[in-house]
Amino acid sequence: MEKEEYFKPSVTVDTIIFTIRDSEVENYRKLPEKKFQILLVKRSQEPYKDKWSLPGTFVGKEERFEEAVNRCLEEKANVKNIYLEQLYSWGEPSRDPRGRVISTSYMGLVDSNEIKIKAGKNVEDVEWFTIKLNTLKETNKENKDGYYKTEDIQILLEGKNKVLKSKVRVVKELVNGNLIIYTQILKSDLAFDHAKVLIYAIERLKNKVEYTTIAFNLMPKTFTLTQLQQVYEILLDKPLLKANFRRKIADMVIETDGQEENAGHRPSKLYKFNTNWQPHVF
Amino acid sequence: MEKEEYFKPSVTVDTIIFTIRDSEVENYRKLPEKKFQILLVKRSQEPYKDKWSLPGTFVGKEERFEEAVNRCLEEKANVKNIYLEQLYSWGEPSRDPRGRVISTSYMGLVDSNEIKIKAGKNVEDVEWFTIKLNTLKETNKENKDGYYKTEDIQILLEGKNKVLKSKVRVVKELVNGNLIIYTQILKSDLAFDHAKVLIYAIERLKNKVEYTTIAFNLMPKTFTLTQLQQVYEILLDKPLLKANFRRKIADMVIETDGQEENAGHRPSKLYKFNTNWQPHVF
DNA sequence: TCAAAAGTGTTGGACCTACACCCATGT
DNA sequence: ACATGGGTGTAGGTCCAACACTTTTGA
Repeated sequence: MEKEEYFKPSVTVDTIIFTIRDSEVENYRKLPEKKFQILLVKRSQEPYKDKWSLPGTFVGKEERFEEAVNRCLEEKANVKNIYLEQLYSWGEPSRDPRGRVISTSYMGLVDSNEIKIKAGKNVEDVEWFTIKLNTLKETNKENKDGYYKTEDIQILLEGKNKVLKSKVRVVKELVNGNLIIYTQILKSDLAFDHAKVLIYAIERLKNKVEYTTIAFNLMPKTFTLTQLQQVYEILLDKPLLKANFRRKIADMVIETDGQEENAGHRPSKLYKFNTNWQPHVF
Repeated sequence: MEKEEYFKPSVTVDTIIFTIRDSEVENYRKLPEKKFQILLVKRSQEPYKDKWSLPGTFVGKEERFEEAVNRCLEEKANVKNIYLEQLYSWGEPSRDPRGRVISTSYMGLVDSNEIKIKAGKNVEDVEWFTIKLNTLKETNKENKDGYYKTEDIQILLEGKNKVLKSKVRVVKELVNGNLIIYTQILKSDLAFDHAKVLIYAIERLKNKVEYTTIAFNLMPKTFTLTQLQQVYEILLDKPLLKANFRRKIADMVIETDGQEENAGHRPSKLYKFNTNWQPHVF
C-alpha cells in the first residue's frame, strides 16, 4: 500500500452457469436421462470474436462483483435471480490478449425450466451446451515426498449442430504434504482460459454436492426422489443405490401430496426441499 | 468484454498468516499450552497510518498474485517459503478510502519456529498477535423458508503490551435452502475490512482441518501426537479424546526413532507427516 | 400380462464415542 | 512416591454398502 506507482488492471467477472435437463424419451415406460449443461455466449467482438465463452463483463466503477454478474447475465442472456457463489480469481498476466485483465469467476446453478435464455447486448448467440468429460491419459509418479499425477481430460461441449472440443491436463501434486491442483489448457475451442475455469467449477460443484444441499438449486420446486438421485449421479459421476440414497437425503426433503402420473409405472410421490435442513450437529 | 469504456481499479493481495506457538510453562511436568497467532504489520502510511493491518501490497504490472504475496511477505516481514492458498476476493466499492481497490486474500500457514519476522519496507513494525474470540450475543429467527441467525463476536488480538479489539456480526441466513454467510464489522482496531477477512480465514481453516492435512503446515518436521492434538483442539475449538484422535490421524503420520525427553513424565515418540497420505478411497 | 420404476427391509461390517486402564519418567 | 502425560484396549451405538424383495401403474 505504497505510493500509487502501481498500475491498474481491468477487472471482469465471468460466470459458469450449470443446469440439468431431460433428454427425450424413447419409450413411454422409461424415464428421461439427464444432461449436464453449461451456458455459453458467442462473442461478437475481438478478442476471440465468434468464439464461445462464459458470459462475462467488466466490473463497473461503483459496482459490486455480484451486481456485475447479475447485470451481465440479464443483459447478455436474459438470466436473472439464480443461485451464485464466488469461485476463484484468475490473475495470470497473460490470460487476456488485451493486456492485464483479472477475472473473478462465479458459479451459478439453475433449474432448467426456470429460465428462457435470449441473446442480448454484445452477444451473437446464447446456448446451452451439454458437458461430456473423457479421461484420455493418466500418469502417476510416486516419490518419497509425495506424488505427481496428471490426468488429460477431453471436454466435449455439445450444442446445436456443433461440438466444442477442449483438452486440459489436470495436475495433482503433493508438495510437503499439501495437495496442489492446477490445470493446463492443451487445446481449447473456448475463449480465454475458460476451459480451466470450467474444470475448476465442476470440481467445486462435485465437492459441495457431498456435504451441502447445493444440488437443490438445480431442481424444480417439486420433484421425485428418482429425479433427485439422477442429479446426484450425474454430478458425482457414479451410480448410487436407491435405498441408500433415499435414507441419506431423507432429512433434506419433505413429502408433498402431489404425484407424478401417466408414467407407465407406479406413480411417484413429489417432494420439496426442506429449507430448514442443517448438517448434523456435533 | 466491450469497448474499454470501463474504469480500472487497483488490485491488491492481502495475506492472513497463522501460526501456533507455545506459551511458557509454570511446572517442569506440565506441557505448554498453545496460542493461536496471526501476523500483522503496522502501517507507516495513509490511509490507516499507524494502524495494524494484514500484510498486503499492490499487484505489479507483470506479477502473478502469488508472486505479489511472496514479495510482500519477504519485503515487509522477512517471511518466505510458506504454505499459501487463495481465499476470496473482496470488491466492495467503498472498502478502501483511496478509491476502488479490489483485494484478493490469501491464507498462509507456518510453523512458529521456522521464521524470524523483521519489519521491512514501508512498515513500522511487525508482530505476532494471539487470537481470542468471544461470542457476545446470538440471535436466531426461524421462519418457514429458513432462518436468520446472527452471532456477535469479539476479536481480541493480543500483542506486546497492547490488545486490538474488534467486534463483528456474523450473519448466517438460509435463503431458498442455501446457507449464506457474511460478516459485518461493528467496530475494528484493524485497518480496512481486515477483521472480516480474518473471520473468513478462520472459518476456512476450521473447515479444512476436518478433511485435509492442512494443519501439518503449522507443525515442525517432527512432533509428538499430543502436540498435534493440541493444534487440532485449538483450531476446532473443542477438546478431543486422546485415543480416538490417535486412531483418526494414525495414517497421516509416520513414527520416527526420535523421542522427547527431560519432561518429568514418560517420553513421547516423535512422528513426522506421512506425505503420501490420501483421503480414503471409495 | 408385464416392463418399468416406486418404495421398503435386512444384514454384516466399518467406524466413532466414551471410558477405563496401565506404563514410564524426573524430581 | 507421585504427578503428569504417554499410550492402548474395549463395549456399544451409529452409519453405510449391498442386496433382496414387494407394490403399483399404463398400455
